[in-house]
Amino acid sequence: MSERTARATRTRKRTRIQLVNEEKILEAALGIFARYGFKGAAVDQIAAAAGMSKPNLLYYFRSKKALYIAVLRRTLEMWLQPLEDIKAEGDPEAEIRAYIERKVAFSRTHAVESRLFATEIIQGAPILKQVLETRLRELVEEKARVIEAWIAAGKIAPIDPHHLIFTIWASSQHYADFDAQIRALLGEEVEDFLGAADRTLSDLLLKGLLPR
Amino acid sequence: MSERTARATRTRKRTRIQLVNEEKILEAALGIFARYGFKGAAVDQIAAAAGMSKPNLLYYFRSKKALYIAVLRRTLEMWLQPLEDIKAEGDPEAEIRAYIERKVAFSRTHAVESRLFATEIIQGAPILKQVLETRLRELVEEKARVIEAWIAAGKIAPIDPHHLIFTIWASSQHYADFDAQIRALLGEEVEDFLGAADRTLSDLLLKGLLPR
DNA sequence: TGCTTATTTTTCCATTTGATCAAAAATTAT
DNA sequence: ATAATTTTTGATCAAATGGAAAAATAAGCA
Repeated sequence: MSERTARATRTRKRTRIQLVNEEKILEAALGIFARYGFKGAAVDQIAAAAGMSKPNLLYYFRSKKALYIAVLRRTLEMWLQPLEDIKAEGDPEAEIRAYIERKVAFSRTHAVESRLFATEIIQGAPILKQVLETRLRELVEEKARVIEAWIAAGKIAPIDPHHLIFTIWASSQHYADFDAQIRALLGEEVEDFLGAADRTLSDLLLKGLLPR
Repeated sequence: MSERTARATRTRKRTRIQLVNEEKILEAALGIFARYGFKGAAVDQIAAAAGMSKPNLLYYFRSKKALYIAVLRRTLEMWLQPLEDIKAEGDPEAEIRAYIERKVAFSRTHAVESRLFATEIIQGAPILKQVLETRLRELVEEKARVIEAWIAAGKIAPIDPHHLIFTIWASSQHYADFDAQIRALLGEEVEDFLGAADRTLSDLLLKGLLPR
């Protein structure tokens, strides 16, 4: 007996309605989870934001946790992409500048995803911990070696690659996560400010980074 | 008729027990709110962490929200202090270096407070918004002018002071807020890494900041 | 068209949650 | 010690919550 419902784990073929609804749910869940965290979010609330009833939402995702994991999975992929794109063969300055640009762009175009990621980490990364310890860790090690090589070649000033990576994460992420604070502090001028963010930031970091 | 209970708004004089219990509650609440946010935290949970019953906790703080505000108020004061301590008369490089040092130190010795602050901001700063728009805003403007003056005097390279301040906030805060991620990535070596954080960070930022 | 499967709604339930209150226990003051 | 006050607890409530079951409806396809 195929015990299968719409949100089948190993779907045979997704209905059009399924695709549409799952997308609506994921989008709504993203916003609610980002703002309230896993515990603080209510399924009912997410369902309302997605324009459907709670039982109907639970028809597509068997539980609140399953939904959370689904949202988080997508977010992680997007979060990882910019780092993966760093190329060892490229020009160090250009690569780093482009990386900063990508991260800042992500913070601006996917501010909600950024905040969801931050919320998960702040709460101790209960779901993501494992992926962080394996996949992300290897990825970071790989890129750290690339940076080491650049340093060894005298292309950039010596610095602990991890510190460099974390500082880029931190400062780009800040534009999304602390958006409310930035807006409170800058008022109307926010948009201009954010528009210049990636330039100013990479200038600041790169000046400290280029060999003298 | 003095309708007054222990947690009187305009306390006559605090009992020893009051002092002790309020402190225990605030400390417990800090941890829970930081991890789960306002909505996600349960009064019961906080009471348990503080070693008392829920009704007893509510005897000291009339509501969950009142408790949240009390915790947040203390946290804000601590968070603000390092910035207030920047002195216009000091040597720019030393002042900035010392500021970074204070912020990183805060992240390390008060990681939980740091995370609570971050959680509140990520959630849109529902409670802090007003203070941010007034008090913090003025404070930041004041210090931004100090930095402008340093730039005008040729003491440091030209940079938008707000960007500089935000970058320092972001990168220092990161050590507390993303602690779980850093640990997942570095494993055992975390402590060494964090120990060198303030040096590495201020070196990186200051190299980009000093006039050439 | 009829049959099967997918989707949605209605109803319900067991827990959890924030909060209140009266009474009991403990502490302090007289 | 006795009285007054403060602290703590146990019982209780109404609302919110995650989730299940069943019944009703809509699609998709032979």
